[in-house]
Amino acid sequence: MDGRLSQASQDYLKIIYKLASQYGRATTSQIAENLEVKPASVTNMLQKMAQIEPPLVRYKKHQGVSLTPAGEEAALEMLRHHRLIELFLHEILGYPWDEVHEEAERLEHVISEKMERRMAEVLGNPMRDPHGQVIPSHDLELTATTEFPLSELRPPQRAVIRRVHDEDADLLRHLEQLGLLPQATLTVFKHVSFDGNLHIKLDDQDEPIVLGTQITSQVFVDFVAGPQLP
Amino acid sequence: MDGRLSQASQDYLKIIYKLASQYGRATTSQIAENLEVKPASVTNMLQKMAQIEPPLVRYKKHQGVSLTPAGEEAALEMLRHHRLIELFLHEILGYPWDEVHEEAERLEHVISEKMERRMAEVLGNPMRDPHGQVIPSHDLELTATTEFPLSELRPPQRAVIRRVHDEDADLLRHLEQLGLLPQATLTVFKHVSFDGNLHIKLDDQDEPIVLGTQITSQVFVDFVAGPQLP
DNA sequence: AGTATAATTTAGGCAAGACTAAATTCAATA
DNA sequence: TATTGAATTTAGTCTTGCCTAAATTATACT
Repeated sequence: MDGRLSQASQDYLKIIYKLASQYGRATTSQIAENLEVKPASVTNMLQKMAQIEPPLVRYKKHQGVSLTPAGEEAALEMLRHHRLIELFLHEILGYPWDEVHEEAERLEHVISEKMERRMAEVLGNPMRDPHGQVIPSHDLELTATTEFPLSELRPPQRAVIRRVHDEDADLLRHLEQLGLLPQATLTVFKHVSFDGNLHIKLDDQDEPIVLGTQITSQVFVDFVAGPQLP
Repeated sequence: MDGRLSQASQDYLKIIYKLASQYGRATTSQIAENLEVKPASVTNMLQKMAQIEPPLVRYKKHQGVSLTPAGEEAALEMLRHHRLIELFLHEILGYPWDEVHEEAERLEHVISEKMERRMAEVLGNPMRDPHGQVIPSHDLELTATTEFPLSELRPPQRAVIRRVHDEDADLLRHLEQLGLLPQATLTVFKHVSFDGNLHIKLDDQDEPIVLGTQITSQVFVDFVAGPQLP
C-alpha cells in the first residue's frame, strides 16, 4: 500500500507472468536465467514477494511460483506499458521496430497512469504493438487471439500475419527486409517436408520467397478467406 | 566509466548545478533541504561523488561543493533531458504546462541519447521549454539570456514574456488563466510604489490586469521596442 | 531401494543510499 | 577571547537486492 512496487519486483513479475502463461508456473532457475541473476537471489526475492501485503506470488519451496491476482494485475500493467511504449516509439518517434524494446524496458517502470492514457489516446487506443502483440486494455483485459505459427500452413492456404516474435532484433530486421510484417497477406504454394521450408508469395510483392523454420516458427498468422484477386 | 550514474547522484548534480549557478556554491544543508534528505546523508553522498573517477564535485569539509567539468556536463545533460521532456509532454501529449514537471522528473533519468535526439527532432530542435526555460543544446551549451523580472518594469515600458518560474503548479495555473504566457507582449501603464503592484495590459486582451509582486517577481521579460499598434 | 546429479534453499556478506545520535567545527557575539 | 548556537561531519544502523559458498531436497538412473 505504500505506493509503487520496486523496479526489481516489477521485473520479476513480468518474467513470472511470461513463464507461467507458457508453462503454468515459473521455476527458480528459469527466472534466474531470464533476469540474469543467480538462483539464490531469486529464491530470496520470491520469498519477499510472497510475504508482502498483498502477496504478489504463491510460493512453496521447490515448487516454483505463480502469480496471485495482485501480481497478475501488476504484470499486466507492465505489459500494457511496455507495448504501448513500443508502439509510441515506433509511430510517433520513428524508431525502427527492432530498436523499441530496449527503450521500452526502461520507460515502462516510470510512466504515470496519466501518461499511459495520453499515449493510448494519441495512438487511437491501439490493440496491438508494432510486433503485433496484443496490448492489454485500459482495465487490463488481454483479449484472446487465434493466431498460430506460419510453419503450420500448407499449400494452397492463405493467411494474414498477425504477430512476430519480438525479442530478437536480428530476426526483426530480417523480417522487415523480407516484408513479413503484421497485416501482410500471403499464399503458401509449396511445402518441403524434408526441411520444413515454405515457399510463399506475399500479396503485395511479385517475387515468391522461401522461408526456413527458423523464420516460420516465429511468425504467427490467421487464415484469411478466399484467393488473392488477380 | 561503468556506464550510467545512479539516479541519486543525478539528482544531487541537478540541485548542485542550480544552487551553484545561483550562489556560486552549494552547501550541505541547502542540498539536503532541496532533496528532502538529512544533511548527514548529503555529506556522505558528496564524499562519494568527490572520490569516484572522474570526480563529479569538488568537496572540502565545511566549504560546500561545486561541480567539476564532468559533473557539470552530467548536470546539463539532465537539464536538457528534463526540458525537452517537458516540452514533448506539452506539445505532443497535450499535458497542461503545470503537470509536466513531475513526469519529466522521472523520465529524465531513463531516456537514451537516441530518444533525446528523436524528441528534439520531432519538436524541431527547440530552444525553450513550455515555461520558457532555455534548453541546453545537443552539445550541452546553454545560451545566455537577457531577461529580467517583470517587477522591474515601469510605465510606459513594453515587454515580451520570455520565461516564468516553473516549480509551482498553482502559480502556473494562475498565470495561464491570466494569459501571462511566454511570447505574450504587454504594456505597463501604472506602478504602485506602496505595494509594488503593476497595472498592465496584454496586447491580445482588452481588459487590463493588476499584478502583485508574488507574480511579477516570477515572470521574466525582455524589452520590446515600439508602442503597440492600434 | 540407493546413489549421483541437478535444482533449490539457507546463511552470511557487500554496496548503495537513506537514517539517528553524537561529535566536531565554524561563526557571531558578548 | 570565550561562548554559544548553527552547520557539518562522523559513526553506526537499516533496507534492498544482489552475491558466493554450503547445505538440502528432488529427480533420475542403476
